[in-house]
Amino acid sequence: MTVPVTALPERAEDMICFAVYAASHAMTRAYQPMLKALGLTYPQYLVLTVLWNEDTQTVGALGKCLGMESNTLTPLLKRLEATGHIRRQRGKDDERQVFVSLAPKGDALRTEAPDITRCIIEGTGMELSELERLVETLTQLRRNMTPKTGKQDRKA
Amino acid sequence: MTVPVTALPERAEDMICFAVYAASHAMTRAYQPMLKALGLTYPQYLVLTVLWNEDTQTVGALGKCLGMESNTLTPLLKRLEATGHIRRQRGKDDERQVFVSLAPKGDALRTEAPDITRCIIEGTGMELSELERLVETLTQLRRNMTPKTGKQDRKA
DNA sequence: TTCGTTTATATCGTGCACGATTTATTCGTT
DNA sequence: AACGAATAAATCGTGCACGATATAAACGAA
Repeated sequence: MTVPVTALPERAEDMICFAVYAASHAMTRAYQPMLKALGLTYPQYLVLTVLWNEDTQTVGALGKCLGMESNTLTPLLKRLEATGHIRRQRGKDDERQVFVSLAPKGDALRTEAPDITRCIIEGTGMELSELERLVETLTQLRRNMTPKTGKQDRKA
Repeated sequence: MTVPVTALPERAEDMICFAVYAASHAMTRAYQPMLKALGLTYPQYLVLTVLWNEDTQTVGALGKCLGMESNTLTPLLKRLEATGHIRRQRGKDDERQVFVSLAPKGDALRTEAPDITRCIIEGTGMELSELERLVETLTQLRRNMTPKTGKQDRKA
């Protein structure tokens, strides 16, 4: 009984999926009120966050960073473009790629980020050190669970 | 530089949202191949997991456990009913509630769970003790971030 | 009883996720 | 130059999430 939660499967091993799933949604919900005031969804905010860190990236690079693919990103980015937060333009060098960069409106929101972040940190009710540890563990988890696809998948 | 990840915001505090979000999706993807073989989606599997632990619950009870509401659960449960995994029936005592219970087909899948779980545990590449710690931290996180809504929200 | 309020699901519209496929461009050989 | 393979986005269909609203049953007082 190391994990006393209301009505979940008895075995702790069964619950890692639960725990991550529920925590993720709780997180999203916590962000929502603040993001709504900015006219952003949570995934849209994540995209902007990446761009604030490094502007002008291809759709593919964004996707790798966020763990999304073009089928998710393309419509999302079109909405962000429609609301004037970002710009999208085909590469001149390579016409296949599309470069995403911050429009003034998207760049301006950068100043809101610290407040939002602070608010979330407070909401977690946890020590910074514990949060850092959590982030590290989750990052490791993600890395381990991501198939890599590095060389040849398996197709022989 | 406590958290050396590819191209994410520099400050660790900015990344808790990222980490949870990405880990959650990585988790879902890890489950997918196995669940697909059973003809289930990840949220559907979660619902069954809850029912395996305690059969015959109302939609509301399921929702509280999973952090979902009827607008998400109702269609999902209808699909699970259509595929013969569960049964739904209005309460006789209180006609407003709907009781969800395992149909034979849904109950039978119970035997698959341990293998799936084991597979996921292995996929995490982490020690059981570390996983347990992670689950505890995430559960606490979820609890802290969930508004409670216990008594009077705040309405004047 | 009757009516207003609360409660339990259900419905609707929008926006992610994601597998599968498509389109268009680039690259590698010949 | 010509063509098949590889690559980058985009498109399509299905299934979650979730705010807002609707429907209907149960409850409580007058």
